[in-house]
Amino acid sequence: MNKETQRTLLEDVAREAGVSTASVSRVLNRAPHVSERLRERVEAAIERLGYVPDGNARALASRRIGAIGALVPTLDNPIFGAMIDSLEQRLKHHDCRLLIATYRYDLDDELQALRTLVQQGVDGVVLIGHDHRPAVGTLLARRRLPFLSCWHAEDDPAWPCIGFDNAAPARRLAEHLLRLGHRRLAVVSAPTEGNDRARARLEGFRQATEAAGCPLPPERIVTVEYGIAEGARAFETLMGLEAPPTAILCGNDTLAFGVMLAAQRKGVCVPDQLSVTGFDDLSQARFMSPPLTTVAVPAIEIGRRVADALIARIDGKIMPHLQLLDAPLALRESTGPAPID
Amino acid sequence: MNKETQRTLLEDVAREAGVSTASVSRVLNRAPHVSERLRERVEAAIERLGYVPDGNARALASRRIGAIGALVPTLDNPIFGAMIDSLEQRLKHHDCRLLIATYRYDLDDELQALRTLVQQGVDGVVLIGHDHRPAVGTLLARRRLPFLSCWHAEDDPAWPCIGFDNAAPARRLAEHLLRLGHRRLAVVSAPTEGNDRARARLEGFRQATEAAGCPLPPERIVTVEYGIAEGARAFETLMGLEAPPTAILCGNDTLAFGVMLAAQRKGVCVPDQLSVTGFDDLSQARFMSPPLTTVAVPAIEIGRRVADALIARIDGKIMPHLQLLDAPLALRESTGPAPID
DNA sequence: AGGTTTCTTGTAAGCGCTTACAACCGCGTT
DNA sequence: AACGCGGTTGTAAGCGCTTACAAGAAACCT
Repeated sequence: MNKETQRTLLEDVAREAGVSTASVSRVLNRAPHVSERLRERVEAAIERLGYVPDGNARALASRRIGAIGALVPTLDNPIFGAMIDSLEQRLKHHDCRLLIATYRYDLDDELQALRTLVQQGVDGVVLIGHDHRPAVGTLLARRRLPFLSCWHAEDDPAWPCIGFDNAAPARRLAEHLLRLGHRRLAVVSAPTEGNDRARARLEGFRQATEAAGCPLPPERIVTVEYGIAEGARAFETLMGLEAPPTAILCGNDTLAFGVMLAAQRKGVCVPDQLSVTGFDDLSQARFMSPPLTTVAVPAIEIGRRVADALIARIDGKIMPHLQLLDAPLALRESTGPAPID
Repeated sequence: MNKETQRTLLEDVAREAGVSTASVSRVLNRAPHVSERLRERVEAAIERLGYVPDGNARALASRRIGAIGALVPTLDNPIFGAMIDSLEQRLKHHDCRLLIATYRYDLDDELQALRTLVQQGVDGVVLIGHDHRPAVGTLLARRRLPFLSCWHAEDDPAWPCIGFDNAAPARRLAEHLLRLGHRRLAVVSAPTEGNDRARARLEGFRQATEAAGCPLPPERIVTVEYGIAEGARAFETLMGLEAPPTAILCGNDTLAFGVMLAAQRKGVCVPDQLSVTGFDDLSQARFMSPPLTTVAVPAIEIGRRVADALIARIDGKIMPHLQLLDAPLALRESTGPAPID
C-alpha cells in the first residue's frame, strides 16, 4: 500500500498474491498462457485489497485507452441522445467506452473539444456532419486516428461516413405537399452556418419548390435556433405575412412541434388550414395531434453501425468508405390537401 | 519525432526550442518563474510542431486529470440532458472537463461505470439520487474522491447533496387536485426500484391522498418504463378500470405527455373530463394543449451548482452538506375541477 | 535418459509527462 | 572583492502500468 496516496497498486496485489507484477497485469488483461491457479490467486488478492487499476498508467503503457470520443453539437436534442445511447450500448460489446463532448454548433468549440479528446488519447473519434474547421482534419490525420463522420452522406465523401441523404427526404417532403396542391410553402430552418445537415435540408426544400415553379421567397424562409418556443415564434412570423403559407416545412421535429402548438393556440387547424412537417421522427411525433408527418432519421441504427465500423477501423480492418442508410418519410396526418382560398 | 508513433513529444519540443523538457512542461502548465523570452520560444516550437501533450502521461505524472465524472441514468430524458449541458458549461469556467456515463437505471451498471470512471482517474464524481450499491460509497471513500449526489434532498443526508425534495411537490400536486374536488386519483409512476426519486414522488402522492381520506388502491397505481408510448398505454389501463380516475398524476412529464395524447385520441377532454399532471417541466410542457400542470425541476441550476460545489471540494474547500433548491409547482390548464358524475 | 518443444512466470525497460532538487545567473550588500 | 539572494533553468527520478525478453518448468519425442 502506497503510504501517501493510500492507494492499492498493482505491486501490492503482486506482493499479496506472491507473484510478479507481470503476472498480475496478465490476469488483468486476460492474456493467454496464464494458469488457472495463478489467476485465481491474483483475483482473490485483487478482491481482498479492493484494487482498481489506474487507467492512465495503463493507457500510457499500452498506448490504447479503450475509449473513443464523440463530438456532438448538443445533448439537448433527444435525437442525438438516442444515437449516443445506442452507440454507447454497442461499444460495450467491444469493451470500449465513450467520451462525449458537446460544442453547441460552434465549430471553434468543436476543434477545441477534439483537442481535448486527442489529449485524452482516445482510440478513435466520431464526428457529426461534414462542416468542420480544417484543423480538425489535419489533427486527425497527423495522429493517424481512426475516425468517422455520421448523420450525412454524399457521393464520394471526403471522409468515411455513415449516414443518410438529408436533401432527398426534404425534397420528397416538399413534393408531397406540392402534390397535395400547396403552392405557398414556407420553411422554418435551424441556423445553417456550420451545419451542413440543416443546409442540405433547406436545399432539398428549395430544389423541389423551384422545380415545381413555386420557389420560396426569402420572407418565407425563417431561421431560428433550436427549441419549441422558437418554432412557435416562427409560426407567428410566417402567419403574419401578407400572404401566409398553407404549409410549413420544419428543419426538425422540435421546431415543428412549436409550429403545431402555436397553430393550435391560434385556432389554426392542422392540417385543414395548415400543413406542417418535421424532420427526425422523435417519439413524440406520432403522438402529436394530429400525428406529425416527418422523416424517420435512423439514429439508433447510426449509433450501432458507427460503433461497429469504428472498432473495425481501430483494429485495422478495411471498411467501406460510405454506409448509406435510409431515412424514409413518415407520412402522417399533419399534412393534408391545400385549403381552397 | 518518435519514429514509430510519428508523434511529437515534449522532448521534441524541447529540442526544437533548445531548452530542457522541464522548461517546456513549465510553459505548458503556466508555472511561475518562466521568462518571457523562454516562453515565447517554447510556444513557437509547439506551434511549429503541432504538438499536443499526452493527457494520460500528464495525469499519471501530476496525479490529476482535470475532469470529473458524472453518472446519469439515461440521456434519453431531456431533463438530464439539460442538467449535463449546464454542468459541462460551468465546468469549462473551471478548466475542467466532464466524463459522462449512463447506466439505464441499473445499479449494477452504475457501480461498473463508476469503477471505469475511477480507473480513468477522475478528480471528482457526480451521482444522481441516493439509491446506489453499497460498494459505490466504499469505493468513493477508499479513494477519498470528492463527490456529490444530486436531484434529491432529505434532512441530514448521508452524502453531500444538491437537490430538491421530490415528495413535497408531489404532495402539493395531489393536494391541488383534491382541492379541485377530485376523489378518484391515479398515479402513473416510473419503476421505483433503484430510483429513490420515483419512490419519493409516489410517496408524496400517497401521503396527500391518504391524509384526505381517499387513498390510492393498487389498481390505480400503474408502473411503466419511461416513454410517451408507455404513458399512453398506462392511460388505456387506467381508463379501462371499473371506476376510472378523474385525475392522473404522472411521475414525469414524458409519461404525462403520453397520457394526454392518448386522452386526446380517445376523445377524452383534458381537463374537463380528466386532469393530468407531470413532473420535470420540460420545455414542451407549457406548449401542450392544454399546457401541462407540472413541477419545475431546477435542472439547469443543479448543473451549475454541482459544478461549483464539486470544484470547491476538489480544491479542499469546506462546503455545505446540503443545498436545497426549490421545485415550484407550475399550475397550468391540464388540471381543472373534477367532473360532476 | 537426453534433447526439444511448449507453456508459464519473472525481470526490467520503458510509456510521456511532472517536479523536487541542484545549479546557475546577475544583482545589490557589506 | 567576497558574499548572499531571488529568480530562472536544467537534471533526473519517478507516476503505475505493460510487455519484450529470458528463464524455468512441464510435456513431448527419439
